[in-house]
Amino acid sequence: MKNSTSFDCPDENMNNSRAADELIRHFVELINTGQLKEGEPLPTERKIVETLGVSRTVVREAILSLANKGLVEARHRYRPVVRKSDFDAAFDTINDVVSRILVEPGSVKYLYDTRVLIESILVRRAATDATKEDILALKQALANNSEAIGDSESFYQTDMAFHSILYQIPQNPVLPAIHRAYTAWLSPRWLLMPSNEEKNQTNFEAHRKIYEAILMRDPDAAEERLCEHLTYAWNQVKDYLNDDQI
Amino acid sequence: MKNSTSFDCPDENMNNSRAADELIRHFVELINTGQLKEGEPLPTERKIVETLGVSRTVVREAILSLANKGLVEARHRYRPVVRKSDFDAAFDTINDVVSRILVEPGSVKYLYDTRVLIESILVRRAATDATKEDILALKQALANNSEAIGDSESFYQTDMAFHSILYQIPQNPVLPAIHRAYTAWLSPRWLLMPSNEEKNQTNFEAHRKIYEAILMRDPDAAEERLCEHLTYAWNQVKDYLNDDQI
DNA sequence: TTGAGTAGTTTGGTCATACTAAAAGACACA
DNA sequence: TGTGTCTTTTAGTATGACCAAACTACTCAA
Repeated sequence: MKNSTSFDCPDENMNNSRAADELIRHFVELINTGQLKEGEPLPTERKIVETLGVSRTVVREAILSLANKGLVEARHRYRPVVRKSDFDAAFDTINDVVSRILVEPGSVKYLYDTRVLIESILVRRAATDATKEDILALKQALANNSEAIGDSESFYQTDMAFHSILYQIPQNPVLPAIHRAYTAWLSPRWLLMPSNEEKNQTNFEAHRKIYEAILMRDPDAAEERLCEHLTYAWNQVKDYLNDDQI
Repeated sequence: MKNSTSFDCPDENMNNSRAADELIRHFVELINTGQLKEGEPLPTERKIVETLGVSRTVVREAILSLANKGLVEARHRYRPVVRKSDFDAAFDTINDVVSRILVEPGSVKYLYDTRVLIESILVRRAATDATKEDILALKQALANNSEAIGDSESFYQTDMAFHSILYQIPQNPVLPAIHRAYTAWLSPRWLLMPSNEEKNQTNFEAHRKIYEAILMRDPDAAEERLCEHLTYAWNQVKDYLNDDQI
């Protein structure tokens, strides 16, 4: 009564290596139900072999897949341990595909535009919803940014830090993860661009205007200033990169 | 002068299986530089063995990793072929981590809130930027939605279709990919919820109001209507799911 | 000549075994 | 009790073998 014959079972067996897939499902189940807790190591490969009755090849394939999916962390020569699965981990697992995509002309701009879109709504919400503490955090970030104008390296850091506050305000852990992902994906291109004090000054002024618009509880102005700022930044980068790098 | 001894080279060799990683980098390179084109099959495992001088074990691990990363597509018993790497593919590769995250209480709400955030700015942009064609597409989607009020299955489809128009308007391929991802991740929970004509009617009216606000070129109203709509939808779902399902 | 059926070959999936080097654990010694 | 060394365990790798499915080329009949 089983469909274990060699027929085409389109939705179940066709896709991948059946044996390893079963193992993967097994461990995903264990992890999701909490029978394997975060930080806990998986059984040793040989233990799995004798427990589940499969070959070590299959076990290794399964573990490798789990590692690639980001469910476990497999350090060299260590037992793989169940990984904390947060939204940061999710973005980590697509780094390779994304960097593959970003070599395609035009894709960096597309990604950047979505960042503009997201930060647009974030500054709006900041303008309407920011608490005193949020405003203070922005003010502090702005001060740090101002002090770093002379040093391009730390200016970049404080620049990112200022923007990251915007992602923290809605108290939603997905948003900081998005920001980290954007930073990881876009910064390699950004860092190719030479920097100077004049540009830093301009960018700082832009940050200040955004901050002030938020302070005035004016979402339209905040969004407007942000878009100006990010458009300026994009044009700066565009001029310094070859066409095939954006 | 090489660091190929067995010392700890923290940033290079420590992380993973060195041999397979080198192979992976090799193929990633080939793919990114276009020496392996989209749809083209990788060499056979045995060919790679003799060309690169590594064991088949390592080759298989490397190929498996590439498949997991979404760079190649490895169907059962077929040669793995280089996969089209678009933003949709990127989201596909994190399905497992995300569904792992979504079993965690509260995470569905977090994800849903980011959807609200994104659609908020999308309706604003629709109100300010939508072309005649965009408006027509919305109108058509709305009409389809209206006709489906009596049939909950197709109402859900037309509901999604209406929202998807919003993601298409900025002409940025990242956005439809985001929408598809949201749909894939959230719909399993949504579909648990029983539906009825009355609810469908309410949701349709909400869509109509959003459409009209866009038609009036009123971004504030559009955002307001959208948030009302999505908040209502969330409350509907919340009432029908157990606490540990959201 | 052409098309379908068939036999042989190739290739991915799996298993078993062996070896190496590093990690983990046990143990003796100071 | 703390420390250094030895042994055991284990992940990483290599090799060879086998199976079944996919592919290829050939044969044979219409």
